[in-house]
Amino acid sequence: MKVLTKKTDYAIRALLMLGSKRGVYLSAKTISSDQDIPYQFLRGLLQELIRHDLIVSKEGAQGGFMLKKEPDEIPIAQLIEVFQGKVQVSECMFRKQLCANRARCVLRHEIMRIEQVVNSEFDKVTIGKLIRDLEAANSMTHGCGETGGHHSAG
Amino acid sequence: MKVLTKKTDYAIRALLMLGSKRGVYLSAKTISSDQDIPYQFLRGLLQELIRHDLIVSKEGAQGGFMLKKEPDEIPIAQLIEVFQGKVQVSECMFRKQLCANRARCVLRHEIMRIEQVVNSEFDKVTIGKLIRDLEAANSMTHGCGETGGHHSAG
DNA sequence: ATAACTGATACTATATTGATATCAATTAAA
DNA sequence: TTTAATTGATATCAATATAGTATCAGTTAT
Repeated sequence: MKVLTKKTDYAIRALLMLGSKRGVYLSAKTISSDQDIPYQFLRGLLQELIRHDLIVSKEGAQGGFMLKKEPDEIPIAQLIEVFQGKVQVSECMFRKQLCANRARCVLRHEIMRIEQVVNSEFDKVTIGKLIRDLEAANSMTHGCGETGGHHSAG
Repeated sequence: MKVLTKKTDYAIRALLMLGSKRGVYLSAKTISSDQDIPYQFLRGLLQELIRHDLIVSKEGAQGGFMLKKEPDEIPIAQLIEVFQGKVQVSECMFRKQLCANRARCVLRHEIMRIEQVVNSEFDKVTIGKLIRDLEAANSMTHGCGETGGHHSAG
């Protein structure tokens, strides 16, 4: 079960970059090469972010994209919602034919509780928070990979 | 974002039924009609449950399926793992090229934390727990739908 | 013998995901 | 004013996942 699709993941990384360079337009090309995101794929997803009022763009040479909202006002939950739809149980099946089946009902109850837990967790993590984490990690010599298991580049 | 696929959902309901009728074999036909699950689809998924040691079967007339494990030893998390794969972030991308990109790294950290939260929640909910919830709901006159918003059979 | 079953597998349709390609319009700068 | 760098908007594509159907062989209670 994949929590984040490539699209959501790419979007987060693009927003992280835009959030780190406020006040200037970053081009899709720059973001693409810096973050290793397929160029046209990135462009499509940036358009979606514009439509959802998260970023703005400037056309023409020296154009690009800029955050429209404060990084702290962009929770991961919202990005998941934009690119993968709201977190929900099983395609509304529990919402549709509710009491038809009692088993479906108790399951629904439990799952909706979990749904809330998940959503609240994803709400807590904003682009702003990630940027601060990022800065904290960068100010350390070995800020990466010390979270559980060790690994050696491969 | 769909948390449970049809397959997982059907599996849970089938196991709920098997867990409520211990010691007897229930046929795929019975489960299918009772739970309104497409017959052949159900049969396929029951085979998967056998392969994962959750149920046993008996062939021939009066044959069918029976739980192999205690209902309390079957958490929803396991069923999600069987039918949808382990809950994970973004197809191992954070695990693969770990330190290549610092942004990927902090994101990974946050997401793995959420991953754990989600998994622990799904671990808490077992078939056994659902069956008890089910019985509690059945002993009430209006055991369903009182969880947040009201609805009237639509 | 037969009907009610499971085991195993092949197949189909549709949706989703991940990605590429193309062309028009806009803009900064040579 | 031309040109290169850029976004806007689509169209298309391949791979994979999801959901479901069909078939045939083997097993067993009656």
